[in-house]
Amino acid sequence: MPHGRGWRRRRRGRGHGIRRFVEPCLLLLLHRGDTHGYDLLERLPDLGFAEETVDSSVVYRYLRDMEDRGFVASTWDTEGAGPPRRVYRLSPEGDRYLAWWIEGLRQTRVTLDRFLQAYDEHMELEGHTIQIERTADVDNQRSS
Amino acid sequence: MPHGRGWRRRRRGRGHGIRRFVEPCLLLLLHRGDTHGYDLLERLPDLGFAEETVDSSVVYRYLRDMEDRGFVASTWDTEGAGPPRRVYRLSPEGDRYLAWWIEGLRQTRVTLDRFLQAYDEHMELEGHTIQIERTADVDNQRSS
DNA sequence: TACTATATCTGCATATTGCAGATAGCTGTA
DNA sequence: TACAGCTATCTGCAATATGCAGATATAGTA
Repeated sequence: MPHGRGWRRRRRGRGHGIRRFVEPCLLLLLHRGDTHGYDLLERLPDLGFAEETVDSSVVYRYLRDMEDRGFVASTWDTEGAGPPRRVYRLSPEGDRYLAWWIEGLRQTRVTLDRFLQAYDEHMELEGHTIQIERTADVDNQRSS
Repeated sequence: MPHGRGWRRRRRGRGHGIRRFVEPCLLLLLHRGDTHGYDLLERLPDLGFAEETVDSSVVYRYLRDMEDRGFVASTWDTEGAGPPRRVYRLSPEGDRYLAWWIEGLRQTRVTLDRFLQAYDEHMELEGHTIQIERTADVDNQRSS
C-alpha cells in the first residue's frame, strides 16, 4: 500500500504501470544485438520509457539476475575508451523467456482493454442517465 | 528480483501484470454502486481477473487504505444474514482518483502497444533476414 | 589537478502482494 | 447439541519490486 496520505503521493514505485517491464525491454534490445548495460540504459527510453526514467541500478540488477537464470551471458570488453564494459548476449533460453514475456504482455493488453472498455461503457450509461435526469429537470422547470 | 532460479518460478507476485490493478477495479465497481468487500471480491473476476484470482486480504487492505486516504467511506450493515458487512461508498475524491487511474492506464496501454509493435516489427525483419539467408543458401547449393 | 562522462555495482528503505490463519456470525444437518 | 460449512473481515509474515543515494574506477578535457 502507498504510505503517503495525500494525492498521488508515492515516493517509491511508480504506482501503476507494468511490473518488471524493464525485463522484456532488455530482452528485446538484446535480441537486436549484444551490448552492455549502459548502452541498454540509454536505449530504454525508445522502448516505452519515454516519460519515466529507469534507474541504472534496476537495469544492472536485472541483467545480473537474468545471467544467474541463464537467459543472458556476459563477457568483459576492455577495448575502447572508458572503464570496461560487461557485454551481454541473449541465450536460447533467454529467447524463449522473451517469447513467454510477450505472451504474458498480450494477455495483459487484453485485460487492460477489457477494463477500459468496461469503464467507458459504464460512463456512457452514466452520461445517458444524467442526460435523462437533466431532461426531466427541464421538463419540471417547464411544467412549473 | 525473482529469487527463484528456475523457469517462471515465482511464488509471490505475479511477475508481469499491472501494479495495483485491483485498486481501479474496486473504484469502478464502487462507482456502479455501494457494496461490501466480499461482494467486490466476487465481482472482480468479471473485471479483468478472469484467470488470476485476487486474495481477499488484498481487497480488504486496499479498501481500508482508500478509506484512510478519503476515497471511500464505510458504514456497517448488520441487516440480513451472516456476519456484519462493511459497506463502502465512493467519495467525490475517489471519483477523481478513478479518473486519474484511467488516465494512467490509457498511457500504460500506449506504452504496451508501442512495445508489442516494436517486437512484432523486429521479429518480422528477423524473419525476412532468415528468408534472405535461406535463399542465399539455396543459391549456393545450386551454384555448387 | 579538478571536473566530467562513462560504466558498474551495493545497501537501504519502501511498496506490493500472496499465503496462512485468526475471529465470528449464521445455517443446515446428524 | 455438536459440528461442519458458508459468509465476512482482518492481521502478520515473507518474498518480491524498485527508487534513491552513493561507492568505485577509467579515461578524456580544461
